[in-house]
Amino acid sequence: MNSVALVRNGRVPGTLEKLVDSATGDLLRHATAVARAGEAIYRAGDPSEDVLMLREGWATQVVQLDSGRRQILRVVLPGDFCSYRMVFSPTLDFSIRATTRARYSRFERAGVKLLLVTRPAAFEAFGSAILDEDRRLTDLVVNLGRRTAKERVAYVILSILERLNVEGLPAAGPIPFPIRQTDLADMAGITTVHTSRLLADYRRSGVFALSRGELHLLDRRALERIGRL
Amino acid sequence: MNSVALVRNGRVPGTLEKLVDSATGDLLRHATAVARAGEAIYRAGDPSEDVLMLREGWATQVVQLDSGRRQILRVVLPGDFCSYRMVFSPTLDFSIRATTRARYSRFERAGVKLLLVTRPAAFEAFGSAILDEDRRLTDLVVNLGRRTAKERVAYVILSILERLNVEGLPAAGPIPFPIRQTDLADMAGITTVHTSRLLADYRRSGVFALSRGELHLLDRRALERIGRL
DNA sequence: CGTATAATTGAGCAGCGTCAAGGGTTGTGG
DNA sequence: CCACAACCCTTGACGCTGCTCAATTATACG
Repeated sequence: MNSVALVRNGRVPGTLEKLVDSATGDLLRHATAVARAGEAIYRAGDPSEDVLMLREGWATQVVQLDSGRRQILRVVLPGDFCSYRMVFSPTLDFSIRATTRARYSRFERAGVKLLLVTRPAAFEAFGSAILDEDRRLTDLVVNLGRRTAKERVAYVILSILERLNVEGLPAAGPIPFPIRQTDLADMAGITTVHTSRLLADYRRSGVFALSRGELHLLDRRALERIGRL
Repeated sequence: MNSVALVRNGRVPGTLEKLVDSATGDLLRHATAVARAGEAIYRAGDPSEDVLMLREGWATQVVQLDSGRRQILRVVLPGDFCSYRMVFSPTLDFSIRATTRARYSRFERAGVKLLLVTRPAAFEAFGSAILDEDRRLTDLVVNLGRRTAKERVAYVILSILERLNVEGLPAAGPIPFPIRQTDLADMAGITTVHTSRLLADYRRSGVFALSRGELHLLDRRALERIGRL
């Protein structure tokens, strides 16, 4: 992991998590909870007293339209706040849904704010996290607005890989990737049917293979050529 | 303008601008400049010592892909920072392009940061502006990912109208709206050709008419039915 | 082991892109 | 003030990308 990638990713892995942990009990009251796969950790519109941080498992930020259409905004990984916006606002207009079984912490909002104001390192780490969340959101806008379905799927895979990279990955072999085709479709803004076809294409052409919660990365170069903005 | 709309819009009109102005000369060194219609106020990737605030005219945040495709992220209106991110980061990955002739101020970054830290009102106004910029970005993601071209165009018009509302609009008659069809297309993620057809439809069906820099709003109810998320 | 959920595959079609040509509008310089 | 260029908008023809509907087979879960 080189420093350019770190800057681009905008956050030093686990920093914010460690800073928060070092303050628990002291500045910060907290509790932990568990959600089963598919359960909502937070529901759009509900006011929450607490700021949530994912500890184990994967989750997604998902917008549900009344027409039944869904759009996933972001994958939430261990060490992430469910959204940094939770620090400033008690309600969000998207839900947080556990993809796998997920363990998460609840911190009281006032304590988190205090931490940010009193510890410069926490403030910095938080600022980076905001900029990262935001940059990824603008990239997603471009991806959805101006690219083909094939490119969009490649981009979505890459953007998750990038974030996993920061955390550290097995050097070779299958990568744990508990994302269903339905989820991929809702990230890339296409239907599950079309997603299935595209994944079959990628498998046949030897770029990557996704199955049973594992990603087999066969030709990263090709994937980046297609997916990179 | 009711308070719900204000909360939803996330910013009190002009607040940040007034706060910044009240500090100029005192805390804050600044200069002003002018860009002609079509000129770049800021170019993606260029480091900028200053934080830019639009004073007169309209501008856009635009991402340019090497393939020639463009995606507009947001319309910048008088009183807006070109992007709040400029306060934290000297470079942006999108450009700011003047849509009309535009006047803007350059504030030194350190001064703006100091203002935010020392004046709670400025901090609050800035926080609201961030949340607003961010919420609109997630709405744009949903709009681009999960809606038809017709809906997308309606949404784009509405989202601009909403922000103009906050500033105050003529009660009736044409609304100044200096957005070309090319720009609309680049916001809605469609081609200019298709945009032209859709606008013709909207004109014929009496929803709204856009021409020569003016928006004639004929049936706002209908527009909201189509465009609202 | 049964049931709900997810993935696959085919057929048909529509929404939107591409290409192309013509007409308006705006701005600039002589 | 006019002429020209550059840009923007409009409209038609055509075809591809990606959606819908539907039926079947895997996979996960209690």
